Amino acid sequence: MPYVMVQIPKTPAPASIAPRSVPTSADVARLAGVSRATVSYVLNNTSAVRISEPTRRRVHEAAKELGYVPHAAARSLRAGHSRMVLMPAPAIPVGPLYGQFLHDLQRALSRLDYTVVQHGSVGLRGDEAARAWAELRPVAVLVPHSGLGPQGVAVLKRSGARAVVTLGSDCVEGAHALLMDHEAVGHCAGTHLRDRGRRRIGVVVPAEPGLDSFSGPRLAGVRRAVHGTHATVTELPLAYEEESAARLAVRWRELGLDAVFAFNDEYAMLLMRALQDQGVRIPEETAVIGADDLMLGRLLRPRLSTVHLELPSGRELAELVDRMVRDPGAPPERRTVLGATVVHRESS
Amino acid sequence: MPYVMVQIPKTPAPASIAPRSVPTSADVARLAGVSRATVSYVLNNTSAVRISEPTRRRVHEAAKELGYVPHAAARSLRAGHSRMVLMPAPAIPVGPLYGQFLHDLQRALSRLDYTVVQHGSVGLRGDEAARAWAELRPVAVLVPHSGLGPQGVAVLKRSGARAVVTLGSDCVEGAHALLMDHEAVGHCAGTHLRDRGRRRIGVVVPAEPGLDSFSGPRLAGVRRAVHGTHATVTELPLAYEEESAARLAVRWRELGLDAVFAFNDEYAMLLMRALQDQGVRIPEETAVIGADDLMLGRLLRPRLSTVHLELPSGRELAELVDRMVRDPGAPPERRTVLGATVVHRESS
DNA sequence: TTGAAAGCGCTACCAA
DNA sequence: TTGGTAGCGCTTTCAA
Repeated sequence: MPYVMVQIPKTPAPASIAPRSVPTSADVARLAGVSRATVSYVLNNTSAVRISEPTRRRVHEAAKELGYVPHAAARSLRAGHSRMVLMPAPAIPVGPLYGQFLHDLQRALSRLDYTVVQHGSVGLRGDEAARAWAELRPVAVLVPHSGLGPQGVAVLKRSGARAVVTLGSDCVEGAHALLMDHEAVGHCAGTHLRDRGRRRIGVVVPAEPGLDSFSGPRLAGVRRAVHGTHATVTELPLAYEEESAARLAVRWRELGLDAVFAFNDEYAMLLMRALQDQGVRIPEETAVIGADDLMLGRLLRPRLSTVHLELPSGRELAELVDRMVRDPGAPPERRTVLGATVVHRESS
Repeated sequence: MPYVMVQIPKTPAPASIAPRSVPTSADVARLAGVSRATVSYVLNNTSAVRISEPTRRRVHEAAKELGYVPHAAARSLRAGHSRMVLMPAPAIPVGPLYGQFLHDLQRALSRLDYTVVQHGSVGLRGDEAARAWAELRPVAVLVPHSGLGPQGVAVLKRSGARAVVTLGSDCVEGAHALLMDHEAVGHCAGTHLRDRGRRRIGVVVPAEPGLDSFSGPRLAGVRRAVHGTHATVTELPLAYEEESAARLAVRWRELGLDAVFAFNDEYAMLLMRALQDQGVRIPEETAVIGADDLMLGRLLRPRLSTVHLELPSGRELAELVDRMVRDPGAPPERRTVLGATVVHRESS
């Protein structure tokens, strides 16, 4: 008797009356006249089990007819792990360089059968964000320029993340680190200016928040480049607005600088325009160098010297992440992945 | 006897021996000396149930000590729905304008207690992508500039998405549509040039793939603006490279154009530079207008005229999505959400 | 105020 | 070759 009860479908109405419920593998099984297990075997091509060709076909047809899509949450709950690689969505609009990098990385991870997801964790700071990410039980987490403390790393690992990787200027306890060495970018620019005989070097520091983790190391790099010489380094706060640049340009001659590293090509263009409007001759009076090697710089007159950044290839990085996931016991790895080379054009 | 077996923990070793397993609510319950139900009540502040203060504290302490983080998949599996809003991650690097919009939208949705996720579905086209998204059972899906057919919409809806919204130039059967009317952008630019007496108008069409869904409508808009006048419209393919621009500039005079709508400010800068290098006087010989109203344009000489785009506020759009989720039965809504106004500067 | 237990959709083990 | 079924972690009803 109780046996009979088990056979009664839980929903009193069949599909024809309740048309809009999400089809499950049980529905597919029912329609194909097989068990849920068989459905699972067929749809996942389980190699350990042989299913006859007619049955396979019936299952596939039933799945198609119902528009069946497996439920990722149920699957990973059962499996005990997911193939999700999580990254926080960038908080600030991202340039073409980094955008391309992200795109390649996603593509490469997809090829390795990971699902890449950017989590829009705006407004959550530090370990709150880590908790929100951990709820999704990603198998790996990639975090650009820290904002993640050792606590956060611990939360993620304890919740099953097999690899936590920071992309940024500094390392975090317990996480792998792909060091984007922006100090080297500044050093590169500073060395270039120094070698070309410049002695009073300005360094633009963006006033916009969120850029600190880049601007700080870049400034430090310039400082290191001129260390032990007679050259000086002057910090130049600058907001990304015409007025801010104009204010700086007006008092340019009294600053007495003969060179400036403008943080990146965009700030360089902003400043260069303001200086030119003030009649400052570039590069004679003041040498200007940017960074990022954007198309933009080639279009300026004089053509903008810049620091070309070499990000790691997406494929390379994806394989690294994959290796870390496969061997979660390995000690945290630190690897420098940002190449910086000067592209000398006309402005320096 | 079988009763006793049920009580035996499935893992023979207690936490001290198996240190690295992910803590569950059962672990919290055990440590706090309460049932899993109580843990759930406490951690979710279930208002229908009163839990004594000492118990609450014990549960919170246990959760903290274990570093417990709830399992989103299990939760939404049980609940039968998630609060996930899914968007495909942009395939092409996204400009500051759209980037800011995305950011605001994410923030606003977060405030409404949705989890926003960008799915890195590169390399999947059309309905494959829709299937991949559907596996995550998002409650809503926002898809920029189509790439999603009626099939895809159906898949998503059948898998439980309560709102499917396209942001783009055209509508898709069954989905809500936020029409980014790029035709109006072109119309705006075309009208401006026409009103300023220009009669032979060029329109830059980027050679880069992925921009078609913008460039097509923009071109059409210019055509409509001059319809019924004696003005002509000439399509100008242009790749985002100096050489391509130079090639176009060399044969500029033989094209005999007196104005150009350059797709956006970046292509405008590229072309303007090439034209100036050829000695073409702007705006006397040729008027140039861009679009997007980037900072960039203000820095050019002559200052670049442009079409300023007004995207909907993130908050507004988030509330719209929320309303659609709450009332999934409502008929598909079509709404135009892109304001376009000319900013007249010096180049036109 | 708290606990026992069912069940969300899926996969994998074992039995038939 | 196929089916029955336990159980992943969680919430929620019903009982105590």
